[in-house]
Amino acid sequence: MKYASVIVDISLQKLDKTFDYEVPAELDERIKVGVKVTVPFGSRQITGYVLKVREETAFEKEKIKSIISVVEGSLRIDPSLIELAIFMRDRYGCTLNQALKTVMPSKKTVAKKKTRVEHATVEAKEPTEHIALNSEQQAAVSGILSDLSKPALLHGITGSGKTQVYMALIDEMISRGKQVILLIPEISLTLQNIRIFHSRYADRVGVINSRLSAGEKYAVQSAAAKGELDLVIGPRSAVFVSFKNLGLIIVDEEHENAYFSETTPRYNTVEVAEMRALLAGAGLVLGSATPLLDDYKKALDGRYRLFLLKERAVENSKLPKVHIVDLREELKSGNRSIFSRELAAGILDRLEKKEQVMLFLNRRGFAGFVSCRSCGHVVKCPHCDVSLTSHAGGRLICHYCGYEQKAPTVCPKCGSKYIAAFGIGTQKIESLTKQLFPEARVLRMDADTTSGKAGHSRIIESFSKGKADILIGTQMIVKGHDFPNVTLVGVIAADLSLYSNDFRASERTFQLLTQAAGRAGRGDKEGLVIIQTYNPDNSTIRFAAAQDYEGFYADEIDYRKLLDYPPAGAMLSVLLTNPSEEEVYSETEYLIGMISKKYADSDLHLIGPSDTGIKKIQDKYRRMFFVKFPDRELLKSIQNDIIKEPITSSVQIDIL
DNA sequence: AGCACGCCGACT
DNA sequence: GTCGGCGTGCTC
Repeated sequence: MKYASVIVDISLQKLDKTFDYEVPAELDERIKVGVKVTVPFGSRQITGYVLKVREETAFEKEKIKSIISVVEGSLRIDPSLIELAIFMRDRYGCTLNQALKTVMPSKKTVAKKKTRVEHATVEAKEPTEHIALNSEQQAAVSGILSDLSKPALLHGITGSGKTQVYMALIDEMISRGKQVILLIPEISLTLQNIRIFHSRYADRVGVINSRLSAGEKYAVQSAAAKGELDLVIGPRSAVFVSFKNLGLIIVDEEHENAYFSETTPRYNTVEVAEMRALLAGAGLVLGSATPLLDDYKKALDGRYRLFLLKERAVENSKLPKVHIVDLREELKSGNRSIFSRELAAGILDRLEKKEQVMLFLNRRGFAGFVSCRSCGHVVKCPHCDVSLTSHAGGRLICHYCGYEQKAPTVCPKCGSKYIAAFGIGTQKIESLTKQLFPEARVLRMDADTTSGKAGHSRIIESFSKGKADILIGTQMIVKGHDFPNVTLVGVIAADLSLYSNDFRASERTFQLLTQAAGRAGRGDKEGLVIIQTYNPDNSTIRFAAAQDYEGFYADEIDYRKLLDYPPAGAMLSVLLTNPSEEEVYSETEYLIGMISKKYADSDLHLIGPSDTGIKKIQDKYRRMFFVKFPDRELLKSIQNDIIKEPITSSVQIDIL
């Protein structure tokens, strides 16, 4: 008699274990690991996934029931991904069912007509270019290929041609009969970046992006599984694509926030990719100009191998010059405009030379908050504990839940008419730019202008083709794009992301500024970056201006060590959310009490409870606390304790 | 999760 | 006397 261990399709901590069933003789052929089945469960029927098939069972044989049927038309989970799901359950504290659902191919939604995979859009006018690698790139390629058993961190400055390295690696893998997954942050999945892969790999490359329908995604995934593709390019979920003989996973721009899943399981794509590569015997390459501190530390500690690209790939192209402009001095000399004199002159100069300019500001909307000058009242979102942001057309919008209302003309609190918007956003920069440079063609790119289907690539394409002189945008404009004619990048206010209560604020600011600076001078013309700030002596801004990653790393890791923050130490972060403010408070206290009692003997460091940066989002109150302790295993066991507590708040736990 | 079992109040 | 409230416990 054969028995199958089945995990039922209910994501519940209590049911996060397998149940054994008899395999009836008539289903013997079809019951395999990963198959979806219908089984009796208590007084009802339910579906589940077969995780094991064995000749015996530890359960009492009299009580065992039989599998009813195989679910027709269902997708089978690739058995090699089941191990990965188990890793994810353990690492991120979700149920195995949730992990399996994450790892599985997107829902089948079998397209009735034959689905066209996007790779069909190769234009024949475009020749396949094989650019010769420079010596640095060549050294990285052969170094990486010489030993794929350890992950490689490719630390290459902006514009150093990491893509050429990837392509050489992909070529080699293909010649070895192996396949490659190339992960890109969703934001970079624009035509501009993909075209080069299309022209090189034609119909052997499949591209997945969020705009594809479920059926189209499925077409790419099944083509990969059938061996019809050598390369799949996609966002973080593409790390789960099944291949017959996976040889390499590349994570481009590995520092990007998009690699952290925001929904359960809250996985870190780099970690998952590392485990997937290990399980598949494949290599892993992480590429970035500004690697995550955690990953750079691993490289320095010898856990990863480190490869450097220190020169820009385009001949005669150099890193841009960077000037820091002290906005306090501008004010002193009577310039109250958001454009410093140097930036204004620079823009004018580029307009004359028919070169392009990018202006970066990390805040969308027209202005910041709206407040009353008489009583100080600030207009807030009724559902979130944030001030509403002023947008064009007199609208006030909440950037957290999308709530929208008209801007009041008198203060709703005291009736004063002296109520106005303060601060600046991308919309305001746009209108000021048009005022100051009426002859310039201006494009704006932020969450508000890219909401449409192809909003993103439309703006990128049109700027890339020279249809605008100035591109204004939030951080999305600085990510990975290559505009050779941009010779000036202006950072309107570098301070904006510097002050948050997050221990990673400096790291994020450094990344943003370095990436922004990296957009300038990518062609053969020299680039200039102007960073405007009220804190010209801030070390993060200085290191970014000098484009000195090592310097920043050394400085920042000292700070993390001093305070035992990751990656110097390990940390558990716990966020509770609840529609009831009292419950979120009492339950947070309860969890902290439970932990401090149970782990009284361990020398762990409890921080909090504290308010989150934002106390309420979408009518749910938020409260958090942290546990710092060097041993991750202990943090994991605390994580498991928290998961088991029957509380009404939803809990989000990260081990950093 | 869902469904059964179970032990106390107000109804035809 | 029964109908039904939802607390507790189990599902191979």
